Amino acid sequence: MDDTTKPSTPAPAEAAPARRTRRKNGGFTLRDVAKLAGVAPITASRALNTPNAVSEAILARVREAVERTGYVPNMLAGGLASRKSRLVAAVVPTIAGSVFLEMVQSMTAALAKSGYQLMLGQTGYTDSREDELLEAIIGRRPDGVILTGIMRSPQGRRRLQASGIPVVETWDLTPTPIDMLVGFSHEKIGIAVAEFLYARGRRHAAVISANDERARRRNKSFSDAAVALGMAFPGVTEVPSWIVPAPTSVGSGRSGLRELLARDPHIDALFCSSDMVALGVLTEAQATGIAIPGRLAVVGLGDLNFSQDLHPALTTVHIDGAAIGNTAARFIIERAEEREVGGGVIDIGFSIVERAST
Amino acid sequence: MDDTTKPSTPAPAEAAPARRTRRKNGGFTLRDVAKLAGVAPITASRALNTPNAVSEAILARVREAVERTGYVPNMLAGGLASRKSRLVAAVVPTIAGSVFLEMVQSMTAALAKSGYQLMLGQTGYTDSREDELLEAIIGRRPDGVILTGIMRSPQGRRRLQASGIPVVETWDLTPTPIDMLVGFSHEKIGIAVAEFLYARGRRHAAVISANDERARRRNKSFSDAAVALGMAFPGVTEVPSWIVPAPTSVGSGRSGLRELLARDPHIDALFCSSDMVALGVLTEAQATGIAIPGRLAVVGLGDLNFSQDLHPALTTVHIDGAAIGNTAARFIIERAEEREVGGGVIDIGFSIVERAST
DNA sequence: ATGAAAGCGCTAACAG
DNA sequence: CTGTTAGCGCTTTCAT
Repeated sequence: MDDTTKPSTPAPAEAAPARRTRRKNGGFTLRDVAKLAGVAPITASRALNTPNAVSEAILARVREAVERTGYVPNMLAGGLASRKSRLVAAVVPTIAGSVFLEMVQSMTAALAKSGYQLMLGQTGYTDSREDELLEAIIGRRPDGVILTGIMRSPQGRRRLQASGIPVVETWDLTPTPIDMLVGFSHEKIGIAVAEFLYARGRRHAAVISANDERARRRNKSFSDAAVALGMAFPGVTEVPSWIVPAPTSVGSGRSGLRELLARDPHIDALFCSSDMVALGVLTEAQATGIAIPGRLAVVGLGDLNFSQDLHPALTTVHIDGAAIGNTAARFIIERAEEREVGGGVIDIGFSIVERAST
Repeated sequence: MDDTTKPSTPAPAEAAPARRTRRKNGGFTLRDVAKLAGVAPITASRALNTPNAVSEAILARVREAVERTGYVPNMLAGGLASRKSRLVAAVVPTIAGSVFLEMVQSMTAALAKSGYQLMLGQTGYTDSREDELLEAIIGRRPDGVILTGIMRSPQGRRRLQASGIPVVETWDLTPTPIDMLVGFSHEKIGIAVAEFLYARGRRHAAVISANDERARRRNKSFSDAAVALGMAFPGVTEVPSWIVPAPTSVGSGRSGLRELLARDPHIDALFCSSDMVALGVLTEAQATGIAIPGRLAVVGLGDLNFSQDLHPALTTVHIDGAAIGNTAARFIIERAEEREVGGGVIDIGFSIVERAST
């Protein structure tokens, strides 16, 4: 093309050697903006990133140049140079189950507010995908990784630790977190629900639950506590349970209720591993004329949006997904801004919201 | 440590001048791997990206070096150099409503399978956030942007177009897409549902709906069709409607039913703008003894996971969110791999799934 | 099949 | 407050 359109670099004395050239993107770069504003690239960079470090006059000129060109900073380049990608990865088993929705939602929002973008990864409840996902994530050099649940695979733990990326594990507690942690005790939930039902006069507890690891621990402690309280037949060491594949569904709640009641008609209390399952139980009960809470008390988990509006309104274990998301996001951001290097292990707790279904 | 593990750069003859040094990340780079394998960095790069272009022997050595170092490629750097970030942005109003879940889920999965990562952005139904979100997204130089709905703001359209990033608009149709499109006609849905209800003998239709733009168009065509079919009182030009804020909820379905029935007890058919609302209607009906479908027919939208398992099972407009997600992902990937530059406008359609609620 | 050189677009470090 | 210089870690282009 012609060599006049684009002001060339300080004219070289010798004839320009046929230097290998690389096709440009076509888009404007910081250099273009700087040239337009009549400043050095770094000054334009400062005008955009640390406006206070730049004089009013220059600030205005740079801003105008940005306006006129429609320049959008290339954060890949910026991230490479500054080692801050402003990307945060979130790993969820799946978003289909609804339980993690609020967390993802609030995380996304909290991160966006501080200029971070969320990358979403799904493992699909099978740990096999977890490792390649981890590699894909680390390759993007995010400023933080937020895990749903704790990282069990030693390989995964090592990789994450070696990467030096701040990590927040969530939705569970462990004495040996990789790094930071925002969770709650599934064991305590099991016990609390058992005691809750016992206190309301229930004596034959059962469980419908997904088969993931956290649910198993919840069930175990629920069952143990229930048995200890005498909510099972003498000699029986375990409460009846119906295990369904994750993610849980309304359908599995319906079939679960049928199964359990067929197996043991005396059951008068049911702990469901999610509100979706509980909705299924409520539905099946209504369809088959089982009185709730009259004959059967139902407790869910998650306190999803709809739970308070069901009929009967669902008693459930409230987990503050939004708080988990916000806190995890805050932890990552604080690390990234180097305001705080400290720990960050929070038991966010839970509460049983008593409503009409018990 | 020992200084043999990390071969230093060819010992400079002169004493190293105190050159300004930039702290390194600490992690291994492709250079380290290449050095360990005894090849040039570009060869190591080829071994990892285009294994076929490299001899067996070298391939093995590079792989071993990767193994020993735990090297993870820096995709930010790679993206900067190659102009392929392998990042795809998805913009959703919110994931809380459940309606877009399946789409996001399948998108994430489809992208991951091809080595792409999803960045999630939420606008929150208020277009105000849309513009800054767009800037944040474009700044990351994604290989594609998937929009929920069509981009209405002319500013946004211009920005996207100027960026040159492949765009897929979804969940709607328009004669003037920015680029690619995977959607369906909301107008047709409205008409189809009206005719469906009419064919089943219903003569007094009403609507409970969110107030977003797509829902409004659906309602308009539903109402028009219903009026044309004589499903409204003579002289009335519009079917009764109850508008609730997005995202829709079970609670708003319950109150909506109460309101509408109080206003007009003759209503015998209800079109809900989401299955969540429909669940609310079913719940309220059950709580107050309104027979469904006896006295009232209910149609939802979305065919969420639970809809088939409700009691009565919910008749609803099935939207294949998974197909939308997969197709959109495929479109972007095809563009990125330069296999196809062609259009890509697909009407994915919808279907009414008849179940017990009508 | 392998390598050397030259950037991608930006910012950290060091001067003035 | 502004600029110069030297990379960040990778891949493109060109040469062998």
